[in-house]
Amino acid sequence: MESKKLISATDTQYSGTLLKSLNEQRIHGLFCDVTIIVEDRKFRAHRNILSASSTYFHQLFSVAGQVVELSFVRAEIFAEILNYIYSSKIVRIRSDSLEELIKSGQLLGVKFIADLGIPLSQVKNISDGGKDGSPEESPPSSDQKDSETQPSTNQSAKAGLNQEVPGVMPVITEAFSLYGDKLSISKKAADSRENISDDDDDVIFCSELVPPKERPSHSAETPQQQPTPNATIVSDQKTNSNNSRSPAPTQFVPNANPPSQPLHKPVMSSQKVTASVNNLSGPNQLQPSGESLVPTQKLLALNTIVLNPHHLNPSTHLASPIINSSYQKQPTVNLLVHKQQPSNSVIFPKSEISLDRSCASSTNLMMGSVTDQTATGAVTAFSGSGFQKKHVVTFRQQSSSKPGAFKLKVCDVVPGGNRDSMTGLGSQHIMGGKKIITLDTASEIEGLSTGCKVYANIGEDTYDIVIPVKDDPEEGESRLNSGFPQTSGEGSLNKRMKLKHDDHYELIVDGKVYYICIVCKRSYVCLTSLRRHFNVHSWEKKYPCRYCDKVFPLAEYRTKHEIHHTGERRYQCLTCGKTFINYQVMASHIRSVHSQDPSGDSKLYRLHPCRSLQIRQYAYITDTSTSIPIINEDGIVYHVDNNKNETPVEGTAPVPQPKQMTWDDIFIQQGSQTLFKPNVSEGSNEFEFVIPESY
DNA sequence: TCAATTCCTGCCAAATCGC
DNA sequence: GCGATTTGGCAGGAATTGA
Repeated sequence: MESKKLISATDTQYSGTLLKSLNEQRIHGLFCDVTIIVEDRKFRAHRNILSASSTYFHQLFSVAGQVVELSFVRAEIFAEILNYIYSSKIVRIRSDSLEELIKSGQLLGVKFIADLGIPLSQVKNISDGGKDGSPEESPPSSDQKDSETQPSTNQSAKAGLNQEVPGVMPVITEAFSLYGDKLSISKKAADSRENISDDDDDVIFCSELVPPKERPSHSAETPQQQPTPNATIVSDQKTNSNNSRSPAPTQFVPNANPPSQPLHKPVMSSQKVTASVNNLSGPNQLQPSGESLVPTQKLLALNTIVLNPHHLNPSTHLASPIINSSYQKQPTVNLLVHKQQPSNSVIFPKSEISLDRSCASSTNLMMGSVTDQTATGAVTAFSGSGFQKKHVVTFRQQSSSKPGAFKLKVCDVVPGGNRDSMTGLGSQHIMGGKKIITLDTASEIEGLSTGCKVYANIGEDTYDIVIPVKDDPEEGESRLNSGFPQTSGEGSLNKRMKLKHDDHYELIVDGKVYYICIVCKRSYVCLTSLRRHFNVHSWEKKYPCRYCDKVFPLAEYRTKHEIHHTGERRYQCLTCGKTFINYQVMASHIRSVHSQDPSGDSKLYRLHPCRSLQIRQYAYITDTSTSIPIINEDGIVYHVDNNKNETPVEGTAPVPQPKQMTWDDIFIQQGSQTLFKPNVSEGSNEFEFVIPESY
């Protein structure tokens, strides 16, 4: 009987090829299912890749939607990290950015980058090519280069084990191979960073795959890993550990929940702010107690977004993202923090402070229950004339040593840590398919959201909250987010996200309806204003500038920004004939030069029609489309689509509907003379708008 | 301190949608 | 065709930024 052989084959190039293919897909925006917004840059990527490479993203994507905004990392640094994730390489990063890169890697839970601190000293030894002999002077052999660009081959790592010839040869350890290179801030270097898919051998760091069981536990034991003043981020992770950089014992233990102790969980609290850019570059960023300041109003709504019981790990006070589009619509989880923490807890002091920052004004004006005594901003309550408009509370935490300060009393309304008991706080009844709850204390209107109507002024400190019950399909779904008993599964959550009224709740005061954004608690008289505003959180629509890579959440912002590119001056002072780029400049001119009020009855200015832009085209990009505008060398605006390589965005033939926009459309030709021309004389990249005489 | 810039929101008209 | 809805421009106040 003839024996049959079993044949096995291993494609040793597969992993590298796969990674390269994924990177190419990312570069072209193919199949990208998540958008990460960092500063004003937008990065498209694949959730699977990010979650596999980053414990932070792994946790984050379990709850986040399609758009995530990171506030604790600079765009430039994140681009490097993203490039590493998709290429296994860090290419020509400036040495003075390395520390920030490492810290960002720690925050994002990208182990290789986070652990770069280990060989950093070695890198520094070889970084000065002039002194120590950089690869420019002693370039690695082609074999070495090959080994670096083939991270999937362990041979090079084995061959390079224990090779340490700082300054002359690359440092190759079991986990890393390192090269130093002279800093050359050239366009080539910048380009190489932008396009790391080119194996141009400018690699200074190159990882080697090390089987986990063989991976040395250097990250915990290497002396270089001792805590540093600005590496206290992990100290919160294990407060009982002397070594703040030591990974949690369970970190490498196989678990049903793989990143059971990720470096950085997406815990939404103000702690995230401590990992912001400023803090990344300075010492003592993250205090063990989680003390932090929230410096900008852009971070207003942070805490209302991500807190999740699943993430309530008191030991993880780490950077948190601004999550848009989906998960942020769960402000109720804030209350779960209070529920699960002792009232005098010092573990989550800032979760409450964040709450204050984001909603102190609205909560105050609604409930008058804010106990914050140190908020310095003007928090105005209702007035007879209407609703307060200033939502930003300039909140200064004067005494960071008082973790219990600025608490809202929202926890008071959930006795016994059971949200169900909420209904027992006041009378309730069901009528007309709606449940009405009357509260007689400061309550968690904070936790209310869609479909809920809050009737204030029922009585002193008494409020009626109308909650739609299940009979109302739409509002019943909305109720899932209301902070009241719910049994929503993930499916229903996703369904809820599609709901129309999932972005606000309504506050009725004296019969007048105010629409409250569920994320930041801003109030609006007009629902359309709230809808427009909400895109700031959801980024459901994106408005990319056609001249640069900036993206805006509002069409108007984009338009105003683009006008700065074109330089067109549409506002003209009728007194002196001067033209201005926007209303503010024009009004300022009229006030200061002519001592008149432009908002008065007399018309003091003229607004010319926009010539340089095709405005009002509803040219936004939704998440469902992966369209990314690209202006090619011919000046044609393209967008990359999932199903097509490149398609003219504004409709070249054969699609006649949208109009193709080219630079010729922007730089209107009149004869052979352009109306716009580069403003070279001023050294800017803007353009001078030349108004034709006939205009 | 002040000018420039950016953000914000009520209002409204145009565009689009749905019946 | 018409009303409802969506979209985005405009005004003008306010906040922020930078010199």
